[in-house]
Amino acid sequence: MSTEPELIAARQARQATLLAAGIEPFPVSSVTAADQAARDALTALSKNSSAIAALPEEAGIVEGGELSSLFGRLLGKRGPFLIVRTPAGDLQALARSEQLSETGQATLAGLDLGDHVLFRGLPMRTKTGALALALREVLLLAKAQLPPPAKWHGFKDVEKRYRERYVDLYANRDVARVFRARSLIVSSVRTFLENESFLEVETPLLHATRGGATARPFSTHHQALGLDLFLRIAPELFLKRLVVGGLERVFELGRNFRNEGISTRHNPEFTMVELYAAYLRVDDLATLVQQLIRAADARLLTADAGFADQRSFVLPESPWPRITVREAVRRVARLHPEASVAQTAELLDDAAALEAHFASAPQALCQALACNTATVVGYGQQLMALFDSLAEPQLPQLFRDDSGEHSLPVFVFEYPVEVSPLSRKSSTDPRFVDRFELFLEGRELANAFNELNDPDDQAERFREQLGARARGDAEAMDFDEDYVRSLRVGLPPTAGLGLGIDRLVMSLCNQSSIRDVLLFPLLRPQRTGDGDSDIAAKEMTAGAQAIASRGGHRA
RNA sequence: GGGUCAUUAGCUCAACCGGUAGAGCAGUGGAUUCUUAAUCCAUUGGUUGUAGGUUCGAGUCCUACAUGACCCA
Repeated sequence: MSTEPELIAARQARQATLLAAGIEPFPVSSVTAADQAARDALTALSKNSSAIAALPEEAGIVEGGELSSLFGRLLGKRGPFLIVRTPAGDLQALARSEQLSETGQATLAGLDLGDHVLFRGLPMRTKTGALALALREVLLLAKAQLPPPAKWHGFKDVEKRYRERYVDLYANRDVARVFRARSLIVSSVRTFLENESFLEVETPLLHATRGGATARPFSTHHQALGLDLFLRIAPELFLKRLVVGGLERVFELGRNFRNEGISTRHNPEFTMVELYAAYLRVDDLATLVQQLIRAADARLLTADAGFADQRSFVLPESPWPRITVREAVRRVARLHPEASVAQTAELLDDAAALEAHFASAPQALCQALACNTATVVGYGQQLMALFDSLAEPQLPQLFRDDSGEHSLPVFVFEYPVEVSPLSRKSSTDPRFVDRFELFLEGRELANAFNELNDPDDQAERFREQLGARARGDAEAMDFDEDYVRSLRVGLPPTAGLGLGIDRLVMSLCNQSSIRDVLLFPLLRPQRTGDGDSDIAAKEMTAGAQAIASRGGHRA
């Protein structure tokens, strides 16, 4: 009686017994508004020790008073006590069968761990001074045919937890806590941007061209139009069209899809907020995003201060440090044990010299930087290879708070034009663009730049992307003629920013894996071999099959 | 893409040098009824991820595959 089908059968049998006694195993809800209010009051009472002390013990209960309510999932039986899990915590009821109607007794006898129940009764104090509900009415709200996982050891298997979030969420309390936090953070981002006069918009997820970011897209197909489409990799080009049209401040908070490997920092679908503000500059967005993140964090900590514990970073009110890509590389490269790398620190301002240096010692350099000799061609790529490999991992060490115990967020400015096909070139040095990325704990959180609004320059950048595609860069953009046309209509000077919501939640909630901030991270479908699973696998959507079959081609 | 590790009952985990697969919880039957992982008695439950191989004998050794975790790219 312990295999899964046997566990289900035993509970189905008890269901039948209950039904024979006139008790529905899956009735329509009998929870009333009064029950909802009563449970809230009981929850509040459970946190008020002096009020609990004033409650009567069982013997002193005065019958006839208004009944309180407790409903949720039955998770434990201890002696005569029944433990019920609610979103706000666990509460207990004291069951005395002589206090229950015949139906109540039959219901109580037919309860299994995991069932959803509604208890009504009178608040009382136990001999150990704890709150309990002296049970007077018992209603079964819904039967659970499978038991909860082991109460003490819990539900730990990481893969099973992701596949069975419906168990994970109630069995592991901290899981639900993170997703409540995520909701607060998202809500705070919306509120903040609305207060800054941004308009929330929704643009297409189905794109005919690849653009707005450098990434490999997912492909899909529209039957009626006979049209091949891509799931969007970024909403950027649509949002800027809106700014052309006069919506001066817009943002979109939503899902983007990138056909890339899965890691603790990457999921093929992820959530990002992108915002565009006409007449602002990239420096303004640095200030704005600092305020936005601090507002989200404040909202989170107001609700649950525990998330501030054990953080390795702080989010100070004073302006967060700013550094350029070159300066960050210079600071770290000078100390590098490989002589050819250390030399690059002195050559960063001279494109020709850096390129010559890479050409003179390609093998030693690329080995030290763990980069690909074939793709790291030209000053911009070389500079970014140095930054990604040397400087980026050191940012949390380079910038510490006064105590030295916490890292600081860092804005990194002045990216090379080669890696920024949608950014406006710097007016003072056309090798660079007016752009920053925000790093927290070594993770890239946000990316912002002054938008390129010169249509001829944009057309030229798109042509360069086509060239990169021809050379085999699967992440290069398509030439978006309509977007160039929109720029000819006139995009006002505009700054735009993208902020990764998943990564923000990871940092603020101290979660090291992106899967722990996604309710349903992408996993390969399971093939267990039994009939039901085979059917499920056959019924998988074409999209899911495409994802599953693409596993072998991941970078 | 590469490396390391993991996969044993519904859950959490054992099983020494290759020698009859075990425990706690859950489940089932009973007792008890102010418990905090309730307790006590009895008891069911296994194709050890899959497929091969070595061996008298494989959870254990070998190969491939599947899924996942971590590290590297």
